[in-house]
Amino acid sequence: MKDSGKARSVTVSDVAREAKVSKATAARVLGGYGVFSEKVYEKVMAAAQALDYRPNELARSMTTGKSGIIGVVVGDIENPFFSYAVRGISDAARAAGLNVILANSGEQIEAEKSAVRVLMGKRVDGLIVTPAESRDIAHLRDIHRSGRPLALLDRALPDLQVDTVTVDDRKAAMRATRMLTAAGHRDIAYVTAVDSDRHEYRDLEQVYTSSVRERVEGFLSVCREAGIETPERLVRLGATSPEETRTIIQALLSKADRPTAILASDSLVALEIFRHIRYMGLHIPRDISLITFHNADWTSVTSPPITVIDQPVYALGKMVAELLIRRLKGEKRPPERVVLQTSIIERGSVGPPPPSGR
Amino acid sequence: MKDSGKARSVTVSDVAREAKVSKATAARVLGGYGVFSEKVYEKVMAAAQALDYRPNELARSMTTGKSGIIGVVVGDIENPFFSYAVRGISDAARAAGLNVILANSGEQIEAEKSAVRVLMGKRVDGLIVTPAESRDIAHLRDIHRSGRPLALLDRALPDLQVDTVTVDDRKAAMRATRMLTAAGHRDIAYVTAVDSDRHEYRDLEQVYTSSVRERVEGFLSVCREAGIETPERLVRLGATSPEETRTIIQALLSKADRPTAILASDSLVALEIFRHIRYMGLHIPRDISLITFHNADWTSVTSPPITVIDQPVYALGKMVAELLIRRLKGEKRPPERVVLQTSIIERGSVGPPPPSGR
DNA sequence: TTATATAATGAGACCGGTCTCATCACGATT
DNA sequence: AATCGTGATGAGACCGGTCTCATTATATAA
Repeated sequence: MKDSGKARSVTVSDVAREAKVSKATAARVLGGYGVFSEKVYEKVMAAAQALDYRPNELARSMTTGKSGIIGVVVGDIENPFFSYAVRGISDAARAAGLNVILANSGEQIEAEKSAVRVLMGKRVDGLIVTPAESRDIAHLRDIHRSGRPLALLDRALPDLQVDTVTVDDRKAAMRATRMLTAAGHRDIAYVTAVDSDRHEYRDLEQVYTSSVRERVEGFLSVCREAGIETPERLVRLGATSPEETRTIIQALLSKADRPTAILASDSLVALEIFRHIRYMGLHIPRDISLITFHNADWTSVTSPPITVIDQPVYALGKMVAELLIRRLKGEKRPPERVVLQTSIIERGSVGPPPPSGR
Repeated sequence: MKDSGKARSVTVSDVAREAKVSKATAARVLGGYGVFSEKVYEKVMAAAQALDYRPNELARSMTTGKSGIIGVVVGDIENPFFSYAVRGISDAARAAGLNVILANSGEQIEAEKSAVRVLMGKRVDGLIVTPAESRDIAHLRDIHRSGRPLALLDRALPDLQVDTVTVDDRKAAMRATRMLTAAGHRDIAYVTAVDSDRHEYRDLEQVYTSSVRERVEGFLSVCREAGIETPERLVRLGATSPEETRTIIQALLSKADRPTAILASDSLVALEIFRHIRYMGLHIPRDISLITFHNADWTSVTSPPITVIDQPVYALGKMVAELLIRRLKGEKRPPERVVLQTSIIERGSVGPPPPSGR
């Protein structure tokens, strides 16, 4: 217990001195670069062992310019959608010997900017972002301009030519909506979590998130195709928290022309909707039908189980990470836009609308 | 488009040159330390603005020795228990101006060691770990010895005197078990996710995770107190994945003396159990009762909703982070061991055992 | 044997910040 | 007028690695 106190860390120089070689030589051995003889290798390694040398990755990063870290900015880790995706990213990163540093934007553009600034300051090798908005993307342009690879997860940015992995949101929304119109529904609500000042929907100009936009477009087009008039009257934005969602769903279900079916944009929204439907004493699918995006755990164990749009979330994360990693390994190629396919898992939450007049 | 290519970043020296002051002075202004005149401040800031200077946090970290990052090693982010806790940690970290770098151990001791090594190499300011084992903790001792604060989340290590935040696992297990014995159950299974070579339980020596150990102890003591013989015959370890859990639950439910109640150690385990019970056509709580640790989203929306042990997960994360942060801000005090209280949320999954003979 | 290529090593600059210390100017003190 | 204290600034070392380049030793070719 004599080496109490300081604990200043052992450096290359210390090892070099111990091994009686130059700092440069010791560095070569310890850093595993350049050439050196067998004999020197042995000596240096023995010294390193004896002194319990641990490389300072920070110093290493500073000279090389690479940190071995990829930065990830997501909307909210609490949302299982993102935690699965992050898992996919982490796995891909670990496989490539990289680490992940995670930041939450809370879907707030300012928080996103700040997170990006911090991560860039830390000289992450690349960034994966789920952009909260498509309007204000100067900070993302900067990343790209500074030469670090950027990849987009789940949401595309028309104006930004970078690797992007999304799902076929429009098609998914269309299929789900068609399933509902085919069952006879004419009053279908679409509830989504995009940040918005008001819950009512006016037009697409209001929506700054590509995935949401595509879904709304898909939803509306199928509705119109089925001859439903002003389907946008039942589109609701701003379900960003349980409280907001509750407010929305409450208003929606107490309307005179209450919708007979609801399409939810994620499992968190769907859970609140499910709760409220139950709370009102309504029965799924007899009184109201429900489909949600994201095959969350719980959707299969409710009564009835929920029909969902199954997004390959893990693959989404893994693929965007792999794209990014390949690029920062030096691969030169034009930006890729990968669109993964979704599927619908039919369970028990869709039925015909209740007899008219309710 | 003339500044194509390189994009070498702007440094303090560049700003200094532009502002016609010395590097030291520019550094003082940009770093916000030392003293400088109003006039110089203006000049430097203007130059920084013009050149679009962004500090290199890496270089800054190297000299100061602080990285502004706290490392977090958890078992599995996919488990909502951990993702909530991580959210608590992130929030506390951001409030203190720190970042979080996340690593998954997958509850594997070797992965945990590797993660710790990497994070230490990156010179994180402090670490929060959910130790996978209590036997092999040399790597954790090293952290502590190297002078960086370490804090433990959810699991205590008797031999390691560091800040630790856990929940009252023993008491929680006891209360849940008592609820089951009070309802008349005599054959109660406890299914937990600790890593183990075999699923059968022999003795406590087999369990290297404090939280699991406490729960098992609590469970067994209440069983014995209720006069149940060899309650350990229904303790099952190793439910570390859906597949493993399925194997365990399948074996358990097809036994001749099938348990009439099950206590699950986390929501992932409980979900598989719930599924299997339903798959076998059994009815909760008529045929079998179920209680689980962790008030996961889905537990309130099943039919029947599940009675759960509610752990203050977010607070757990937040508190352990705050403890760590206070310490790395220089606070001197003996290691603290905080034990947060749990509560039981009674819902509909507990009933009397089915008439004997089944 | 001498010239030349090649492998191994050492010296020291460098990355981009922080920080110590010396210097200088200027107003206050005696 | 000489001394002192103080605020502002500059020069340069330093953190712990990497990397370039020069030097030396050894092997191969002429």
